Amino acid sequence: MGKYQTEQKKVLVGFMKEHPQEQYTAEELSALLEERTPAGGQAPGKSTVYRLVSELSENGTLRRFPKSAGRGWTYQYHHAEGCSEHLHLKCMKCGCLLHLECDAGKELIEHLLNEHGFMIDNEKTVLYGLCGACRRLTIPYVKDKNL
Amino acid sequence: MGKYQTEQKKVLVGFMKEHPQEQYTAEELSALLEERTPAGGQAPGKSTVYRLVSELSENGTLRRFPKSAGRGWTYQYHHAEGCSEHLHLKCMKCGCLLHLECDAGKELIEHLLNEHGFMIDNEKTVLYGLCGACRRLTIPYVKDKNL
DNA sequence: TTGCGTGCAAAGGTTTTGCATGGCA
DNA sequence: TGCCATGCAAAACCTTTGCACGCAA
Repeated sequence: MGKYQTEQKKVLVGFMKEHPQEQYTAEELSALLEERTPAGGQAPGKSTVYRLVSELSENGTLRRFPKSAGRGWTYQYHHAEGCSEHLHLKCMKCGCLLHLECDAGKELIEHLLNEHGFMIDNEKTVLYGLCGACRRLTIPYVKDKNL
Repeated sequence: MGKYQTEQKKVLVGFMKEHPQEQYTAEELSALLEERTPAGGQAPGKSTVYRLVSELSENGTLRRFPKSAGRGWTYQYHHAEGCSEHLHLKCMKCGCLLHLECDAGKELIEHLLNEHGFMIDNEKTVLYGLCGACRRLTIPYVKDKNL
């Protein structure tokens, strides 16, 4: 698996690379590729999409997240380097993925290791919450409640 | 849902409470309750297990985690209080759940909010990695490789 | 007594798999 | 040319749902 560079794989990876902020389920991805691939292009079939997202998640091209509600997973293009060195923040509202490359993040990682003996896996760990932009949208409600 | 205190619910919650460090899928839980409930006890059927873990995860009695490999979810008893105030660490090997109630955790939470505008959701977030005990087991291998 | 919770079995949705064909190197 | 990847359809898998009955309050 993964030895050949097929047209279907190029189409899928190309699409994901063009939408690095978006996350899709295998099902959505299959449908999108089907409808968006220009005539003559070779959109992968559904089972191939499943096989590809699985392969690409393992080799690091994509990243897999549990769906915030319900069951299943979403996939997102994984473009950054050095991602095993820092923590990641994912907004539950807009889905954006932030790389926490500041000292505070590094300090926590070291603190966990030195003081708690816990070695964090940055590839697997995601901090969920609300990003600044999405949080601002909710502030009016908060204000009304005198909070 | 949740108005009556049925025998089946008591059995399920009782079992989970007795195994606060363990995590089970709905399927596993159903099988375990089936075989472990003493004769005369009322083990819930499979569909009831699904309904119960869903209800109990929503009201906070249980906590739901994405399975580390493959699809699906695992459930674990959620015994602590004030869990929305601190981060949690989960060992990917033994499955233990640690509550990070120290200052370093609090500082990161505040840092994220003040410097990055990101409001973390501590109920949803879990930091994955290896706990001290499990890490020690792997150290011999690390040493052999001169790391 | 009331109506919620349960169990069974069937339905539903998603993901995987077997096998023949087609394509990449 | 040889082997890998794909596509289709069927199978497998997991979870939810409909309905009639039993039990908690």
